[in-house]
Amino acid sequence: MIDPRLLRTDPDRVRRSQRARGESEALVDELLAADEQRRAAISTHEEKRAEQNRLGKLVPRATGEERQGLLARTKALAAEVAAAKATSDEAAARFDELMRMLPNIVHDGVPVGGEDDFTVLETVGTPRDFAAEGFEPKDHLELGERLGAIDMERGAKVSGSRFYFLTGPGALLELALLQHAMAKAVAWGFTPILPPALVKPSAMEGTGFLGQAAQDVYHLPADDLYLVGTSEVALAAYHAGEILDGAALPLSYVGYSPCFRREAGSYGKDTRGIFRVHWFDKVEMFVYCRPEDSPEQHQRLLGYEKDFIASLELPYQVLDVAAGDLGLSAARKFDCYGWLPSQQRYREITSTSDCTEFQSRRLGTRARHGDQVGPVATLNGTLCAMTRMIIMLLENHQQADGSVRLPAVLRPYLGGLDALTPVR
RNA sequence: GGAGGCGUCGCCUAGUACGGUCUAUGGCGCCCGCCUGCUAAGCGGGUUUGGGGUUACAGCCCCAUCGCGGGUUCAAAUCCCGCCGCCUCCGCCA
Repeated sequence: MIDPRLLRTDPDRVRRSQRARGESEALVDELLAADEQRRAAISTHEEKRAEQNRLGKLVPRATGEERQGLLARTKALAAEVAAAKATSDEAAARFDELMRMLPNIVHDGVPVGGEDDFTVLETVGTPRDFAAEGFEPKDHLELGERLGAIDMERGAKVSGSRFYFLTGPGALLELALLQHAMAKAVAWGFTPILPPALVKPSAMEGTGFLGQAAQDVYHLPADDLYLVGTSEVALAAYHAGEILDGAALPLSYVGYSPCFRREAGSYGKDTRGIFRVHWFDKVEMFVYCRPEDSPEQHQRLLGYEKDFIASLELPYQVLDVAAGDLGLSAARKFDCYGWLPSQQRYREITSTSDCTEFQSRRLGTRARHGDQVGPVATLNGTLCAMTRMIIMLLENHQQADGSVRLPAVLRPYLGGLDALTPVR
């Protein structure tokens, strides 16, 4: 949720943002009207209530006829107050409902347009020339099966399509990536957290995942709990309803959790292997900071993502995602796309969003600066999405014989092994 | 799952049997000032949060807020109902 005052102080900014996203401006008009109604209704209620309080205080000391008169008047007032409160509650709820539908205000400089209108900010590293090396690259599934690292068939048998087992070297590879990622994050000053993967509706709603993304979320109706699609949800809700110490900002957390996604809108897309699955594990960075620091913190998270990808010796691109593809919460989003040899193109491996005050307002997280209490910004960024990273490692570091070279940084976590070799 | 206890403005706490001067007490902490070689102590004042009004600012005013949501009443921290969380004990279980 954005700062409601922005509607009155700078409605044009809100309209500009909506246009950049390709969203309707009608919502802004509705909001302005609802805001006016809400404010009028609240002020009516407050006036009546003040009068009721004033008269009510006289009752205990009054006697006889005076008391009877007061009681009659306060009784009548009470009915008016109740009616005014109902009107005011309704208007406030209507305004709130509309406010929650309004996406975050996009930052200036974000490319206008939809999914394909991103800007490539930089390209790092060079994709390998497999033709020059004299062999055709295999895709991650073929490599993974031959290594005994990925078992899709049993994944489907046990859990259905888009499920998998990581086995033997596959399982060890995830654990190595986890150790490597956590070691880096801790060195960068992040506090490691293992958060719950099931959360209450308020956490899901507060992070903005019950909006446009709702069809992608698993819900357990028996308990009214949601399976998180990213540990961002629990890390954002971690400080819900709290007033943080402004001097302690920025707070940096790194979470590791399973992520569950229904992938409802993606039938037939990326069906081979573990590229798009219903469950994967992810190491996620999460930052709380002062609103004015969020662009700087965003760059910081992007820098860590680049560092991590580079440490695994992968060629990649950095994308400035277009406004129409930002999702409800983000004011800006940078994606890192790694080179995927089997598809001869770059595919998403990390994503970092600056959510400014959008999530913290919904979740009631604020910070105290001296004697002022103000909003905080939240940011999130992928450090290591296991399945995507395993895909990238297998494909980019494969060798002609089907073995996979391990980047030096992972070897200490894999008993010094420098390559994974096929078992069949 | 069963039984009981608890939830007050940063922390601790008074208030809840009996509804109204509760405009929520006191302590700690914190902030400002005074005093004082320095520090400590002492003295005085301030200190929930949100929304709104007014103002050059300080400030002042109104409404809401005693875990959350309903209800009773002219009036609810206080009475009633539901929910949530924490603690203790019992049962069951990875």
